Amino acid sequence: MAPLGFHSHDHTACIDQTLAAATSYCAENKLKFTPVRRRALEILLREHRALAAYDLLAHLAADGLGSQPPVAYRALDFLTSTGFAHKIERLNAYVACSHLGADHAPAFLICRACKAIAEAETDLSQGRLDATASAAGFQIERTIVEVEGLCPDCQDPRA
Amino acid sequence: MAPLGFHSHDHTACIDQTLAAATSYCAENKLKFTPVRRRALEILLREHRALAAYDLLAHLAADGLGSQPPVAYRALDFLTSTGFAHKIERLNAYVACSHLGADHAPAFLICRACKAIAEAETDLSQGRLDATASAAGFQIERTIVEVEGLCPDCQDPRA
DNA sequence: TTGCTAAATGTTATAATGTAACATATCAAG
DNA sequence: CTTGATATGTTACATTATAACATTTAGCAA
Repeated sequence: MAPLGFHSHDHTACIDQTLAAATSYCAENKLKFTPVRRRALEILLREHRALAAYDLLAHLAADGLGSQPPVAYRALDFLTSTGFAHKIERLNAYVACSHLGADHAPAFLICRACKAIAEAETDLSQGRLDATASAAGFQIERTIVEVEGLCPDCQDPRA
Repeated sequence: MAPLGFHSHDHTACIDQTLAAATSYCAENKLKFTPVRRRALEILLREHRALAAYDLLAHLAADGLGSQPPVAYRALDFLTSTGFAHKIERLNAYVACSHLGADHAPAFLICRACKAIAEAETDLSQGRLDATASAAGFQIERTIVEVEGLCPDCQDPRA
């Protein structure tokens, strides 16, 4: 199973790069990249799949970094508010961002069989949706796009 | 607050029409539109907003139609599987379908202030997303689109 | 009619997800 | 070095959801 994106690649480098990018982003924006927050991001990156809050908490606890739910939820609040991670609403689970730095309008491909996640960019051409919203006087702040289906590995009739 | 769609209209007629449409759909498809299921849909239609499962359950219980969670969740499973209702993932809440009968690819506008919901149709021109998915070998089954923002009534700086 | 089967409902118990509220610690600015 | 703001620790609880099994109901076949 290749959870984030449906293909393999160099984990270690991608983790290091992302942590470095997050570190400088925090420095530039006077945000505190505390041990709990950094470790939470590291865990999401290493696991490389959507983790439930309590799964993350278990990892944090194993590392001696807080054992009560609010610790995990606060770390996740921080990571999602900075864009370092995203919540997958369909799964009530959280995943590290795969395009850290890029301007964010992510769409997620969710395999219903193995729960693997791929992060794509939405074409901002929500065209007609934007139009509908404006017509209704609705002011869009954020668009959630989550696509359910089968990843390549789970389409195989045998498997 | 005008929860479903951001404008008023004739509730009673819309409820009756939808119930009638649901009734014939079930007849045509040999589905059982049992009292609990019908009442659940009626409640969602009358409330005309997204209801949490336990809110629905409270209404059902008040009507003497089951007081334990599985009753509500089963009714909701039925309503969502027939398309009579939709789950709003962002809110963990359920709303009656406003376009019963139409082929479904709904998008929801969710007011973050008052939680009002409007149901729009997605332009099937997910164009680039479809392309991305195919390129990744991902087989799309369903697309969730939920837009967060402010409805007309909640944009007023005073309010 | 009777009994069989499949589906729906009733019920108990518990799992999974998320937050309020308050105490304590840390750290940067004055 | 103290003060104020932010982050963390901790307890307790609220909300959302499901597993598992018993019972009832509706349609169908003998």
